[in-house]
Amino acid sequence: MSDGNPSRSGPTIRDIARHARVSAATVSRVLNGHDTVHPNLRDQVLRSLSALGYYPNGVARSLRTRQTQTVGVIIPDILNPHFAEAVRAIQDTLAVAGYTPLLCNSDRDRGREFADVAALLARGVDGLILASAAEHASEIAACVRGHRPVVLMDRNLPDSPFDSVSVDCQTPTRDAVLHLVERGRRRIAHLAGPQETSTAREKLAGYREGLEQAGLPFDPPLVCFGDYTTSQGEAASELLLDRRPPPDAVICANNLMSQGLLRAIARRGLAVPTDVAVIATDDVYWTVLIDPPLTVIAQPVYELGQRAATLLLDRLRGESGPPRCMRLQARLLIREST
Amino acid sequence: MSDGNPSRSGPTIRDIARHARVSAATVSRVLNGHDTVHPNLRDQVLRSLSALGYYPNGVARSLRTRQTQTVGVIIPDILNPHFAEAVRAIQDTLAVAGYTPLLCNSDRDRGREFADVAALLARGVDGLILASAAEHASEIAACVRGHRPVVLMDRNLPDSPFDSVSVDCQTPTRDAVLHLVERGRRRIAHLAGPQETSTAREKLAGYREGLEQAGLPFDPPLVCFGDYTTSQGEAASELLLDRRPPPDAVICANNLMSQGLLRAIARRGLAVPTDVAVIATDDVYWTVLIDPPLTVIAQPVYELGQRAATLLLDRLRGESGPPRCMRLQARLLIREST
DNA sequence: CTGTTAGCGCGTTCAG
DNA sequence: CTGAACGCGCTAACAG
Repeated sequence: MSDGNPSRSGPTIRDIARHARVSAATVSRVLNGHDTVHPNLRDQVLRSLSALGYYPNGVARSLRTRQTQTVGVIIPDILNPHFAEAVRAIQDTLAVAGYTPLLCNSDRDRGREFADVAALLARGVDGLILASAAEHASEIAACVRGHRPVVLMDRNLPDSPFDSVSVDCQTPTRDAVLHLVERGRRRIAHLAGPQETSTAREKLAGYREGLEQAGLPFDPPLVCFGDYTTSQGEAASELLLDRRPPPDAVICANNLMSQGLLRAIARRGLAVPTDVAVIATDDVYWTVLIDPPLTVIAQPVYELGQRAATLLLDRLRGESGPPRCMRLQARLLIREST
Repeated sequence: MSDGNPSRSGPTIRDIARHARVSAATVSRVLNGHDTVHPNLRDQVLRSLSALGYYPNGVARSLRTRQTQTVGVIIPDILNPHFAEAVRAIQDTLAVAGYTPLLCNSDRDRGREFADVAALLARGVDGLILASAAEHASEIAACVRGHRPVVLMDRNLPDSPFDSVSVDCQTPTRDAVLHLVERGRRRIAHLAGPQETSTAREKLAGYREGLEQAGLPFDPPLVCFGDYTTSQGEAASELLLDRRPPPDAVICANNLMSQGLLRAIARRGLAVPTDVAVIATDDVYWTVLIDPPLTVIAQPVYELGQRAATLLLDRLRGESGPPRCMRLQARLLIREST
């Protein structure tokens, strides 16, 4: 075996050089649009290039230039349409600059995330976009070697040395409570997310803020926590609906858990909004297929990914300066479930 | 600028060698668990490794070994939950073998797909998994240089020199027609997919097969084509529902178009299944949140991705032999929309 | 404007 | 069992 030839990669730059009777350096120059190569030679090289069907070896180039034109992206789960859309935005945005993402799912496991960061760095990614499971920026800083730029996406961590872009859901969640109160609801429940995540904390804060502004008491049993999955969302919903007296409205912290909530409601034969009003999160298409169409907290998810990618590209272009913390605005979209 | 130092990458293998007073070759050997290095030296090296916080440079290693431990994956669109799930399966399966996918969206554009294949190959991917937009395997063969193994996913191309895994939807689509007929439907429509895609062709074939077996005529106006997107699915559905007399059932070729279909039905105030029965494709969670829950053609999508990855890993492990063509089975899941 | 030289960091011969 | 030397393919110095 030994050096085997796991697929002979086609002609190298030296083959072209020989064929065109020039030096490898000259070929490299025309390849990179460098300097001003004599038109005659340039044409000759170009001809040899297509004659031999050359295409560059990105790995060798990366070793030399110390950049791979790849970006590590870690999200909890691509199956969550929220992240699927953000990822699509990242891909679209990076692509125009010639970068490609390397995608990892952490399933909200810090250990896996840090292991993935290490693996990504070893693969030589030029930067990182993280929808991190970490609670503190310091945990991330600790495992990012080599001064690679990092952008936090969909997370808002205090004292972070990294650029970040996140969505303000606190305000619309507060508005959601106020809206519900206006509709005559008094026992408003919150199907909350995992509190290690900043987005989940902000929604809970918005919920409490709304109650306070409405002069309603904060009733702990009316808050149940899920881990942002459908199944746990359903389980937590059961708990909520078991309260006596039962809630007359539920505000849900993410789109997967909304699915579980609706399932639990349907199983009990409860009517929306008559028995219980529902406010979901993320303006996913199916929320409008449901009867009644769901009132939702709509987040600009595509823009979230787009901004994250842009922030990172700026750093990759060498931009320096203090970390930038960008906030996008979610808004309450009132439909018929309230 | 020039050679700048886009992040000094930390210690190299030679730094470790110096620190441990051995040669780089020896360090390389312990790193790769090679041969039998003298225990004393080995320990010494190990100590230096952690003392200096060494981690290997994957790019350099790749240049040397000619493998990057990456796999190119091209799908139409990650926003389609069908592909999101397949991708998740691919990631999970590749990860245990130390491979990472490089993901591209083609949006069903052959030109983009082929450009992406070239870019992926230039980046040195060890293999490719394609949910290709190509109609013939030869188009793909033409743009895959360097004998890299390719697996076709969710596509069934005749005379293909590549391994492939796809789902038989023809049988369950035929069954769907039969089921509908049994329920008393006679004007059964098909919201079909783009016929350049094998999956769409198979579903149409199943539809016609069912009609034939039921002794029903094939009525061309009862077939409308969409491009697998929600919006075109809605537009094509409008056409279908405008037929006179109108269809009393619709079989839809993918999950995104199902969304459009339901939207069109709702807009006209039609009742499901009373006015029109509906059979969707893919057992996505929301199909069960709808009232009534949707009868669907359920595909083993996770397994689809898993098999594709496994097929590729086998080739990467050096397995030779003729192309393997694997078929998975979809099944009709009868719920209440029929 | 062009060719020569010298590595990037690593794995693997080949001597010893 | 170990070290010296070489080269993967490419780019960037430096001369000419």
